[in-house]
Amino acid sequence: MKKETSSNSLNEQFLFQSCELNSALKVISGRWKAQIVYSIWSGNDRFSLLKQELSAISEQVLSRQLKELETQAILVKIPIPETVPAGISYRLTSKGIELVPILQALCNWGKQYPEENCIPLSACVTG
Amino acid sequence: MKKETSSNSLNEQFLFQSCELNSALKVISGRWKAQIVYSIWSGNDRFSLLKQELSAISEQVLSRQLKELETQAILVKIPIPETVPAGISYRLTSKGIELVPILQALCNWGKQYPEENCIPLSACVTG
DNA sequence: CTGTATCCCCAACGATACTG
DNA sequence: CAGTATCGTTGGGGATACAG
Repeated sequence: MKKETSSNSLNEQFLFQSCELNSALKVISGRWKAQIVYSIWSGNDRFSLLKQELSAISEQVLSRQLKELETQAILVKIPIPETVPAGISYRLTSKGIELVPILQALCNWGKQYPEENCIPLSACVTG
Repeated sequence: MKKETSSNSLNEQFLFQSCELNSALKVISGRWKAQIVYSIWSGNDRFSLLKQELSAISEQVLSRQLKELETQAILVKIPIPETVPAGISYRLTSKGIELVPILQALCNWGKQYPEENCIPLSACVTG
């Protein structure tokens, strides 16, 4: 539950209203969102595939992030008919797809300035 | 022999990219960092100017963010000699400057999917 | 298989007062 | 002008158990 009157919350609203940059940033900030977008884009369109790829993520968090990304119109859930139990396929919207090149640009930027603690994703989780 | 098109190979590629993505994302995540980089780039090279532009930020937080960005080699502090009291000019490094086009891309992406009440900051005006 | 419900932790955010 | 010290608040991330 959020306190809408806290200065923290007010600041958040101010920033969101101030600049498109912030609304964009809000989409890809957080520990997992950008990776989820990237992962879906690269073919992991199922909950279990995402969980496998982002091996350190908990189901709770993955579910939460997916819901947020859906709300932000980055992805859509597509029920897979006649599967038991029910299956859901995740697909990026055009808005989500257009985000990918920017993430790639960020990747390339990161590659130009490598950090020492740069290790594969599964171990990339900081406690 | 590797199949470059196998999902395995794609995954491998993805994992490597994700890693770089994370280090990059770490730099611009946070509520203020991207905005600060942008603001310095657009000419607000003094503490007081930044504080003025990001009117809702507290000195404590601004100072903290600037220090982090300095540690991440995004900017450098340049003392202004023979000023009383002492003045500090902030300047982006090449690493920081190369980040700007990506932030602009994010900005433009945000503009394509406008939200209500989204007012650009002066620093966020892209040519 | 794809989620929710609960509860907890802590790092980031913030207000205020103070300093060279 | 450009910070630091101190301390309170917040909410995202997480562990675990449970559910349709």
